[in-house]
Amino acid sequence: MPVKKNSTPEEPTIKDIPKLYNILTDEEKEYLLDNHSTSYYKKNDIIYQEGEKPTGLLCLGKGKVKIFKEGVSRREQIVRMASAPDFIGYRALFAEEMHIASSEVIEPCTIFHVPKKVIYNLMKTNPALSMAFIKSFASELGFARYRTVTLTQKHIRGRLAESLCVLKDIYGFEDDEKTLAVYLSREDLANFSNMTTSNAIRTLSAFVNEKVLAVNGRNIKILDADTLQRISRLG
Amino acid sequence: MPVKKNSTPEEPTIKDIPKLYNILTDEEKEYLLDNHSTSYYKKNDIIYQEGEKPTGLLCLGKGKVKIFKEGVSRREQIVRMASAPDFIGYRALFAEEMHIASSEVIEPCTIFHVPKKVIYNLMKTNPALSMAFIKSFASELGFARYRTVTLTQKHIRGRLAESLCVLKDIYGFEDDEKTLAVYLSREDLANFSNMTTSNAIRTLSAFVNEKVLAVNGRNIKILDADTLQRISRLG
DNA sequence: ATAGAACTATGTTATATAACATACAAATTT
DNA sequence: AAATTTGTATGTTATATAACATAGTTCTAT
Repeated sequence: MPVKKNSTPEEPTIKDIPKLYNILTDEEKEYLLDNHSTSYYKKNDIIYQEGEKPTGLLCLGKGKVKIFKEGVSRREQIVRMASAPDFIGYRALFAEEMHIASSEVIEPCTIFHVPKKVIYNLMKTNPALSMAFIKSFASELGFARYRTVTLTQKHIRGRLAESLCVLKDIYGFEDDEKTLAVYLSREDLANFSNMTTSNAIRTLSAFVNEKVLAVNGRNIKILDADTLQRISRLG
Repeated sequence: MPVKKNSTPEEPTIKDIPKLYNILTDEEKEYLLDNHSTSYYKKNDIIYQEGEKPTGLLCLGKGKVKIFKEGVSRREQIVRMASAPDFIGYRALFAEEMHIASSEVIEPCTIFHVPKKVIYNLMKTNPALSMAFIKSFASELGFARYRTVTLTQKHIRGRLAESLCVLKDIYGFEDDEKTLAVYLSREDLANFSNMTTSNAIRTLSAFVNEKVLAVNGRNIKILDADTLQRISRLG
């Protein structure tokens, strides 16, 4: 369960969500600052679950989360990997539906909760805020459709290569500019790439043999980004 | 290519797009009426193509269209089936991107084109309009994610059954309350269900043998909707 | 420190479905 | 009306990948 405490100096605040905060007038900023709460989650915490009702807008100030749906015979499909400063759980909020996916912490998170009423009020007075959400949704929908096609049509190698490229785009690299800055189990990697854990492990090994990757436990080094891109592109 | 002509009495007008028109003030309605154009498309016309730049909001006043992406080795994946009075092509418009999918006419269409500038002006003055688009996007994103999971995880029978159920929800039935009110080739049905044409034909035949469907050319009668639902659910 | 659990690795088998082939029917063009 | 193309139907074969099995490794908790 999340721990609530006052933010410490080195911790992010809601001011660090530019696509929300920077758009607001001074008056609106004050309203937002007075009307949100901050929660802290640790690894493996569930932020929300499929079937629950959203209560407000969640902003990921810090940390990494996976968003997944349960499919046929409880097989998990990761539909999104989020990083700060992303919004999460906002699809269900604005669709006025229950959550259709669950959200679990990959790396310790700081999350700002803006009550539904508050975010709706802000949107009423600030058209730029609505436009920002529209743009967010439009981009995510584009990505979702792209993934639908690639996950259904590409072969295993192409799917895994693509997932690694996507993870690179979302989280980037560690200081060495090669190691993926996200620490995922083989199972998560498989669930993000629509394959079994065995096949994720096997294909990862193949990429290592081909000198495209180097693997050390859960740390994945991309040695040959061009080849990885090419494997992804060809399917 | 589309033919432009004045609308005739029996033809729909932009007033028949409630989620756009009904939201507006009288002044805004007049502005919209003065600043849109109407086009007519016939079967197999391309409305827009992957890679093109959107110029405005398209409202489907009448007709049926498929929206599809080219995947690996030009294999076509239908990502959406639209019916009047849906918006189309609005994802790319609001994301400020090129179209990532193409749109082709299934049944003759009447389409209203609202220039980008005009719809943006309306959204600036009318927060409810922005909210309507946000809701549309949120629903579509939910559907896209649901389909990603089912198209990747369900088996052929489940995928086809689900597609038929989805088509029923979108287009409904003919007067007999059994025949699907959309006339698709086996190939389109396959491209909507992530399978080869052969397998769509084969599986359709199986459903006919099982008395779940009756097929007469491209007309598909759903004889046992419950069983079809069950096949879809079980995957 | 040790036991148990969870994760990673790799080989083998089974199977769903794509790919291919052929034939017939319906629509379209000449 | 004949010829050509396009769509539908069904059988056969090939293959990608899931399912299963086994074992080693790393993490976690008592």
